[in-house]
Amino acid sequence: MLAINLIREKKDFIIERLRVKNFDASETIEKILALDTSRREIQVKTDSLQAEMNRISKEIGTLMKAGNKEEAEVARQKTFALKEEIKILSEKIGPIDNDLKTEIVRLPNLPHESVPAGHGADDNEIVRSGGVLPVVTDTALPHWDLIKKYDIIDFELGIKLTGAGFPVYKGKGAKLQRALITFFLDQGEKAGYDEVYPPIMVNEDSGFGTGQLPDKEGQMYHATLDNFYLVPTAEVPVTNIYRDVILSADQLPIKNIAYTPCFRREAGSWGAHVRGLNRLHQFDKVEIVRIAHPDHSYESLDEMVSHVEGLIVSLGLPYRILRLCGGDMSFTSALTYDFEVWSAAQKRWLEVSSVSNFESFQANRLKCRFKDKGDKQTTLVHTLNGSALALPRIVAAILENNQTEEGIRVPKVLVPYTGFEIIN
RNA sequence: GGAGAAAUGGCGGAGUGGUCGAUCGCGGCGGUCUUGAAAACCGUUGUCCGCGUAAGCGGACCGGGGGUUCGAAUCCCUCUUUCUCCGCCA
Repeated sequence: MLAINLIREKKDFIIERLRVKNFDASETIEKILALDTSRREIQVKTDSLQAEMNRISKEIGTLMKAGNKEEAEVARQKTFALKEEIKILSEKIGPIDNDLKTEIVRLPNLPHESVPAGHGADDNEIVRSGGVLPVVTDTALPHWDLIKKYDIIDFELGIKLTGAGFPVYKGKGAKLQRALITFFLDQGEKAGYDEVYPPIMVNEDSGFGTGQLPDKEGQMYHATLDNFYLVPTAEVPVTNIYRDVILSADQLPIKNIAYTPCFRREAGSWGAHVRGLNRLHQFDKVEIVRIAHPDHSYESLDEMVSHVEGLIVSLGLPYRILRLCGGDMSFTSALTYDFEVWSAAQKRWLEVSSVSNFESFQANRLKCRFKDKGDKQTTLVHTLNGSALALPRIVAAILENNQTEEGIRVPKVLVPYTGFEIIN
């Protein structure tokens, strides 16, 4: 959510920046400014009437104490008209506030100045790439065949238990999941992240805080009986830890890491490129979250990018890092780097991480602020997060890239966690 | 799920209709004293909105929402949460 002050003061700047995201903000902003003006007008009036009301009420109290009943009654008579006027005005302000919020919440975050213009994936900018593309034979199998061959992930069984997109991991497949999760968490801890294990269902306020609600309601599973949402990412519960919190500057940056299952409805998005592990309704992910000082949030972003890059390198996967263009980035983000790894048999890049700085956009929804020593005012923090990493596509790439005639070689760094070197 | 009790500022804990944004203690911050520190003493200490260049002024907030009243932390309704007892349970 953009700050109302910014909208008041830099309307043209906002409209121009949001063009990069292919969003025409002019109409919404005009509505916002009109609502804001009338809200303030009404507030000025009600505040002064209320001040008068408070003054008279105190006077009545004093008169009553002095036993001056007649004068108290005269004063009391004066309040009736005032009270009515206040009531009429204040009944106007509620709906205006609601409309104002509805409109403000529709504005996406402003893209950072380094964000390239563009409409889709083709316009993303390749920042750098690393690793060596593996040479595989023509007989190389895609992961959906490999998992059957070695009986490590069972989609049909998942369909029986739940439905499509909820696979069952078996034997070495299950153990590989556990190994990756623990490896990622351990690497995060080494990099100074504090681990949390949050609830994987959240309430409406949390969904709003990080920007999933109200607009992306259909993307989350919704337990309607209790009005809870299954988390689409650990970003939601972990960032919301800091909802309605005022931090002191010396606590920043806060660095959290969390493993959670993630749930995504992905309604309508099943098609050609989503076979096997490429897109699931339930998957595992380790997420890093940072709460940063506004002056240092881009340093934080760079550190997070390096951390994620280190993980991919240590797994020996070829990768590239993209700076997303305006049209491909999320509603809430100011700058996003996507990480893609090469999947040998599918012969395509798979997105395995997305690292973003949200600047104060989420913080303003969350009301997460900080105060420096001696500061009178609070300031919004910057929030950031990134996958470190999402498992299924990493597993797909490991399976496809590392397949040999003897079986699938487990990356060296994972062997202490899996206890085996080969899946066969 | 049933019965009862409770929810006050960073924490503890007063306050049952009138000058209470809220006594007091702890903590925090600033100062005096000290070579330094501690102790002691003095002062200070929340958030949001609006008006104002500013100093400042006004409004709102005592779990959330609504109501009664000239006036609500205090009374009423409702929701949520916590605690105790009973039931169920990994």
